[in-house]
Amino acid sequence: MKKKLSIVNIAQSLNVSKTTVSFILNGRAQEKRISPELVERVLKYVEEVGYKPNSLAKSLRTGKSNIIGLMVEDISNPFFASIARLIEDRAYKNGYKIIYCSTDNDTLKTRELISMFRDRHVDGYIIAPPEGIEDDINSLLKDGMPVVLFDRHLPDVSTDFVEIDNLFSTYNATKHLIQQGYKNIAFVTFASGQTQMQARLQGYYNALNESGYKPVVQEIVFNQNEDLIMGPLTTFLKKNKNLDAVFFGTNHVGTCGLKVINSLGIKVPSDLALVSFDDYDVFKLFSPPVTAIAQPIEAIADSVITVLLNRLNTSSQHISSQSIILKTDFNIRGSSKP
Amino acid sequence: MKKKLSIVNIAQSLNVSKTTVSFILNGRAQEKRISPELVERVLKYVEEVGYKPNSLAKSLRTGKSNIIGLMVEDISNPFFASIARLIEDRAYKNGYKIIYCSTDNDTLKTRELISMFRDRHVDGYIIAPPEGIEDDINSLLKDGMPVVLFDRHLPDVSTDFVEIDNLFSTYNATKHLIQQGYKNIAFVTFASGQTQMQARLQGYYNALNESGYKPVVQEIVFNQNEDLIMGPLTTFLKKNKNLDAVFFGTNHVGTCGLKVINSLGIKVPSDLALVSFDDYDVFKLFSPPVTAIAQPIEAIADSVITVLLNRLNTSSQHISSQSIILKTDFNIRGSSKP
DNA sequence: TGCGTTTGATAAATCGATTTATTTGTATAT
DNA sequence: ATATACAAATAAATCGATTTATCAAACGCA
Repeated sequence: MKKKLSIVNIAQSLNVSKTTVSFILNGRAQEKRISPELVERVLKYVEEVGYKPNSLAKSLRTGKSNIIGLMVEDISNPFFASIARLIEDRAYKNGYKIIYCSTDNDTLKTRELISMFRDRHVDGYIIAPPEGIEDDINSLLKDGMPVVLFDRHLPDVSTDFVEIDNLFSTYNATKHLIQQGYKNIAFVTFASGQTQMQARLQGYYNALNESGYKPVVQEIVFNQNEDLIMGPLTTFLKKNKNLDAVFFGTNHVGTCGLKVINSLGIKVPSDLALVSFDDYDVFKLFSPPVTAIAQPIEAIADSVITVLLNRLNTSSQHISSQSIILKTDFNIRGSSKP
Repeated sequence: MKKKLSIVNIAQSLNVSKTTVSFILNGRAQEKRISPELVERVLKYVEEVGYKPNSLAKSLRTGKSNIIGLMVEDISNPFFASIARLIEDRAYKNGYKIIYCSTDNDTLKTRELISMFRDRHVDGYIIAPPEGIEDDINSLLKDGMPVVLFDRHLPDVSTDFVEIDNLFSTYNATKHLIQQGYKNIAFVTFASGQTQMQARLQGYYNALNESGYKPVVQEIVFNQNEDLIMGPLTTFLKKNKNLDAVFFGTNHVGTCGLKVINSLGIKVPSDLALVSFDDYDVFKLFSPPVTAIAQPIEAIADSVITVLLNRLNTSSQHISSQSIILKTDFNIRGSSKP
């Protein structure tokens, strides 16, 4: 177990001071008027022995960690996993590492995680925030930390965020169902005050109101455990036999819904038409045909990391926060009027 | 932007030395014979002002970071995402954070990432290793770093690993197809020398050899880009019209395969029976019925983190490396003999 | 009384870098 | 000839903790 070499070792081997070595390695040789020959000599030796500065010591001194904290709802959810993956790539390319974690939409857990990240001196935060976390995030902002929210935002927090046009997406999709002739359209969603869920619900309401149909909304309590989602869903579908279409508000509800529908032997779309938020790969291919609203995953990830890197690189404390709203795609499948 | 308070501030406020504070906070008060009253006073104040030690400084001094580096093949692959999620939970519960990244099975990228992790002074490594990374991992081990491999192992690296019984799994599944009366069974896999892929292939060969049928193997070059997988697959299926069953060696190949089969209008299982490694949620529910080998995700994650935590907590340098081999489940669906 | 031992706490060294302040020698200007 | 500026490099301070070595007071015992 060889001991790693430090800047002192390098300095001694070359008979120069560590200050000089540090300046050279940080590209401040010009500015500090260090002779080109010495620069050459130091760089050559460093390369030769493969010396790498201890980043902990560096971070301790400079206060920067080159780490971005990424908090998603659940990393095993394909939507968040894909976004995390894309963000990861871009971050690495820009010299940043990612520490990630899943919040489970749990305020307390999220609070602990934020404190953990803070403790770890991450340089910036990317968060899909649960409700109730406003104060913690505002406190981050007050301390000058860059924070970018995505998937949803917090009305009481003034910082950058990236979202999709939720209201229009569901409005548009519901409108489409109505045009197809469906009349009893239910909306199944998580019971949540999160902005994106509220907007989706509102879009559905708006569309139904315009046509005078009666809205039927079923709210499910968010839970990782799928059984606790499928139970209420089964009850709901059994009770409301008159439905001819169901709109699932999130991919998690959507997949659980599909399972329930399958187990109840309901035929899609002849018995019931389906629309789901988020497009799964498999939706594209197999029966039952699920019409889906596809989020522009690459664009979301790209916007998020771009905004954050911007904040990190320029000391743009003064720039007011920006909101980015992206468009979704509407993928229609199995559209046979009942 | 208030400045965080340090141990010096605490010490000054209380009129004691920072040494004392440090000892108390690290639970060495007894050992260092610090009076209970003082311990009480310090702890109370620390709690009151919410002081938290700077973990960077701590790491710099102690050499431990309480971070585990997790390297999967691709975090957006549901199999790896789920495992990462479970490992994350267990790690957090034990006071460890996770830094993760995707290797893409790319040796060079992995090498860079390992060096990045090392640079970051992670305490332990969990890796689904690509081929060609043996030297780098051996170098880690030589430096006394705990490394746990999973999903596959490296024959030339002597360290802990967690795997499933790949050979038996494919042998068993192939055997099942044969018993169902299928005779022309193809095996589609990634071109890879990785242990798990070789074992899966071998299991298939063994089963076919026993029954005297001719093996048909199609190797695809690993790639993130699905089009580059679907292309060759399409060609393959078009050429081999006589097949009555196809065995997909990984979930990635499996989902791509399903797409191809769908686009070619092949009926499952009447035209072609399918078996895939890894069980997707959706497989359980919808046509076409895909028989699948389900990996015990929880058990894998649990074993991995348990083994690693063990190494981290006990200075068990002397304990020889252990190999954990887990069983899979075989989920049969749509089994109608042709 | 005087010497060794235990108690309870602290001063100083250390981890490995960055950054600020200082030094030394040389060239230019007055 | 002396002050001034500049070039080139370095010594020392710093980041915030842990750990080692040290110290002062009290205690025990001959």
